[in-house]
Amino acid sequence: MAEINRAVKGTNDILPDNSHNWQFVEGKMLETANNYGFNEIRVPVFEHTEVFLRSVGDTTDVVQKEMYTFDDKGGRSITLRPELTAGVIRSAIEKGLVNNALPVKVCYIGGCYRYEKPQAGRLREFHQFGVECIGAASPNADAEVISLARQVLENIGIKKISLEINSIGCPLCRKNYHKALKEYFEGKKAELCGTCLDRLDRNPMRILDCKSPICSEIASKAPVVLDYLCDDCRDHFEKVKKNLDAMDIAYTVNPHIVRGLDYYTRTVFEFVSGDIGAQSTVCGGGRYDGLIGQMGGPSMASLGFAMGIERLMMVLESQKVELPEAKKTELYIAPLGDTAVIKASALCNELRREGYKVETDICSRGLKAQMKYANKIGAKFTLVLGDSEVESGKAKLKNMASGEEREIELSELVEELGEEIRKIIFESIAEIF
RNA sequence: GUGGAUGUAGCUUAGUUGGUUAAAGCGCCAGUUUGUGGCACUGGAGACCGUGGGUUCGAGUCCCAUCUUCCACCCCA
Repeated sequence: MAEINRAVKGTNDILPDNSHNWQFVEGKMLETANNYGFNEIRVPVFEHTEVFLRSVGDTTDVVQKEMYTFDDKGGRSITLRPELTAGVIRSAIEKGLVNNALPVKVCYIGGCYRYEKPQAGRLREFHQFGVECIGAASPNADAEVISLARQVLENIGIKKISLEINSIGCPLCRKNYHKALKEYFEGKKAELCGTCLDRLDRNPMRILDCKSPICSEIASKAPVVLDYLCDDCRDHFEKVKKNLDAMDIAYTVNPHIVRGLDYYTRTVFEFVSGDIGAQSTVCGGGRYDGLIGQMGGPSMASLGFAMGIERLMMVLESQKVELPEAKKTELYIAPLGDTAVIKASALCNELRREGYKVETDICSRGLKAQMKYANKIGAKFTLVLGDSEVESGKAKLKNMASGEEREIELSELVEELGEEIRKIIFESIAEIF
């Protein structure tokens, strides 16, 4: 197919028959976050490249090989955001949010861009919902953020998902741990796989989640981060767990969780699903106490998480979660003849102003074709409007589900329609109780 | 970036050892019912067989390259 008719590799269109699902999910996300006091922030899709170098970390894979970076016409190096935390923090510092009452609690939804090879649950353009909680150092903040993430997942209808948490400590305890880890793996060098040998230099913690059986066997006996935490970090982690217990949030401590972005400290967590293939992390987050300072803001603790919306959609689908249906057309007006067409437009307009979802023919089709169309779009009622109806001011209102027809005064259509619809609503309520 | 699989109408597919105008179902449009949908029947539109080379008298079928999609690695949401 010609390029002009082809979406860019790794991108997806959200089609009209699916967009209501996205609206539902995004709506639940914002609503839930709002209940926790997190208000939406909207930041640009692109930033100065430096923003990501500083925050995400210039040794990470994301920065080194996955960013869409280009020079704009003014010679600035610009990058399409690979994630949203960096831009949100930049905004919070630049716009002075961090000088307001703390904590600053914000949430976001938006597209992210990473030049990766697509596979299940991984796209070049994907969407994230996430939150940032800036200026909250207490372990209660960790628990609140985790509980928000869980609540979002629950509210959109996910039935089964597991939470794994870990603490990777502060830079101080991590230094000791890295040393211990390196010593351990140096001794097993001969048995490690190629990529792990590589990781031994770059980031020894990554060896812990290698999938090769030999490496994971070796890793299972490796020193555990939690044993190397300093007193403060250990205490913090204990309190987080205690708080989660009190909220009845189930979790497993997985000392092998390692987040790939440089800014993480202390608490890290993931919500993982076994239903969507290899890219099983649906939500990832944690604490990044050094980030605000690193980015030129005041030194203050903060934390957050991000969820991959496409991955969530995959979980919803594989768990067969029933999402609300899209709103159907309440009335289809089928005009016949020139006068009726004009009348139909006017009537449509009036009803739409009243807030009804109303459609009429804009393809100049015959009655039969119009009825077919009304049926296809799932219209609840159809009104046939020919010249005689226009003249008499009376027309037949047809209930499409039952096939029942009833003659009504056109001038009373709004009332009739209202009554019919109210009847349906009452009936469904009666069914529920 | 590495590896494996895939690619024929909008969708799902058939296409026999390479041999004339590439087939079906669903969907779409129209008719059977000159003003009434769902069912049925009839007809129609719609495919440079992913793209570019090559082999051959002849390629949707064979070869090479390239791209897409899918899956895994790496990495991440």
